[in-house]
Amino acid sequence: MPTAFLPIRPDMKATIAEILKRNQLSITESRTKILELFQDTGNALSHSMIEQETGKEFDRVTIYRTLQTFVEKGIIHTIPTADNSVLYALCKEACTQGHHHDNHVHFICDQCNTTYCLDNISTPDIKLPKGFIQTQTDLVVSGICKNCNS
Amino acid sequence: MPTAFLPIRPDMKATIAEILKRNQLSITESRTKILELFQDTGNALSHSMIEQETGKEFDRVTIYRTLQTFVEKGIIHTIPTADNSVLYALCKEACTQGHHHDNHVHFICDQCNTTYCLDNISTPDIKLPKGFIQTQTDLVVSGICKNCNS
DNA sequence: TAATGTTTTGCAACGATGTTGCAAATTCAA
DNA sequence: TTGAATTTGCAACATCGTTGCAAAACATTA
Repeated sequence: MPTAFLPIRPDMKATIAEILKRNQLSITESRTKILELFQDTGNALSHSMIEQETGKEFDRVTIYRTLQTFVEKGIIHTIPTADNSVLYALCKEACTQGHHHDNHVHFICDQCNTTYCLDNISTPDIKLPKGFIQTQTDLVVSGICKNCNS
Repeated sequence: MPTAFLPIRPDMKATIAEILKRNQLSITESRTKILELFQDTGNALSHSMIEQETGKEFDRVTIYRTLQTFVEKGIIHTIPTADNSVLYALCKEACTQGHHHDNHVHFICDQCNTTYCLDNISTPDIKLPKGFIQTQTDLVVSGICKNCNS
């Protein structure tokens, strides 16, 4: 049974392999490289960004399928954006398979287009009208990020 | 100068024409029919829904352009969704050209897929980390709507 | 109401995005 | 190292959205 505590190791490669193993995924080059990308950049990525960053190393389809798989396993989550492009970001360790705990606020910079997961800010409780039942809340703030604001 | 108070009239046709005129748009069949659709259904619509509802009456391109125009004029606004499909909904009268006041919460039903504008519930203020400046907040709640919950 | 100029529409063609089936290659386990 | 299972790349396709341009619809003036 998975989800042991996972310390951040100096050798990233090993850590990435562990993440894949823990999720019963075979360790392939594309999965490793894409996971690495997420860890290295730290913020959200789109399919096309990943395609660019990895060059022509992997097929478009492989990237799509890898992202799908990662979402299913709870390794990454999708972020709804105002311009309706699909973004993905690493889940915190707490995320369990299929059932994401990504109840944090997302921030998209209008200028540099970077998307941040504001892990420390959680989505507020919304009082819905009678008869409505809430299962998920997505909150996306856009504006100027701290890098562009200087 | 426009934006006079606009009462809800028994003759919808006239009202729709007025909305178009007020926004310096010529009154065409497609614009009228599409605006009518929004008023009749009351909730959010996607491009494909509009295409279905209007049959093959209008070209795909015309629908795209009509929606674009309506967004620019502040007649409708877009709604970001978790599955990244593009949805549009009527703005309240307060919306002014280019500058939307759509600071209300949206609700999407997981079951019937209907999207509601919860006009009375406005988006909360989020305290961002130092250096971040907020210009817009989008909040989408999903779950079960009052029609499906019975 | 008819003639005029302007705006809008429909068509064709295109690019980007995302999906599926299948054979070849890779990974895993013994 | 070998065989079974999984994953990848390719081809083909469907959907979504955009652009240029000629024809049609609309608004305006007389």
